[in-house]
Amino acid sequence: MPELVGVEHYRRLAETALGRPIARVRAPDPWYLKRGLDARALGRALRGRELVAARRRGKLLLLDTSGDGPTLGLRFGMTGRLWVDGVAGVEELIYSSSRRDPAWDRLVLDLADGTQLRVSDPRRLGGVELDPAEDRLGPDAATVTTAELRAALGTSTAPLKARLMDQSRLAGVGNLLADEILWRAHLSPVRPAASLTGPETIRLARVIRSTVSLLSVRGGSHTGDLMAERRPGGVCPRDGSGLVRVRAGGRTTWWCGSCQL
DNA sequence: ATTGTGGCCTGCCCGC
DNA sequence: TGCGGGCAGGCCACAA
Repeated sequence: MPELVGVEHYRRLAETALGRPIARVRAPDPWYLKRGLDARALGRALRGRELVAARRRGKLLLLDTSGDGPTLGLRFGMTGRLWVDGVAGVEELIYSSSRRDPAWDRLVLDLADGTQLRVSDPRRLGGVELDPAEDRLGPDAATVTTAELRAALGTSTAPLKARLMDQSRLAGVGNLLADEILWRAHLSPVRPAASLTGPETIRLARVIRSTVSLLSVRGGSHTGDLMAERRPGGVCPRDGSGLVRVRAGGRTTWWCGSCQL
């Protein structure tokens, strides 16, 4: 799924669905409902209410409901998409089909004016829950401060990249975004997290914010400068060195061993 | 507690 | 053209 950048697009799209009563709730895939939730309970909780706010923390989309209604939490995994009335929140998910197959619908809210909010997820890696524990997520990467980043890195000897992707310490950074950020910050993904100097931490916090901002404007995590080179034979767009492929934080990582130190 | 690994799911692309 | 293997923007349970 989408990383922070994609979910922010979804959030804006979801805002177009605010203020209309939910007439009907369809959740055809029980596996997609988390923490004991079932379709009947979800319907009871949402029907008749309106979505009143669309918030985001990291990769978690939070839809508040009217009255004393619950907050609907949506996670998209790697392949989940949000649609409102036939408009997709993200133009392209590179590792997901762009087809629109009704069999992939995991949640459909029919709104009173005939429009629909729909979560479609071929691989079923996302999920729906009510009143998710928002405080289990770290500060949002889009606005992370130097002090927050320093706290997130802590005294950890884990690879820097792994720590950046630890959602409980910093929310929103996924695999592609992490590689792009570290490349832009000239920092090695395999450096121990706590080895960053003060100036490096300041620089990294700034690069996290600016990269999130830039890729949001461009339209997704896959629009980073490193993206086209994440392949065998790929070279660093900055100095032309061959990129190195390793596993870091359990994920495929591409980086430049010559300019990322 | 922290860190790493495997597994979950399913679609798609590449090579034979 | 068909098939098998590997890979995938995430996350959680588990083991060391």
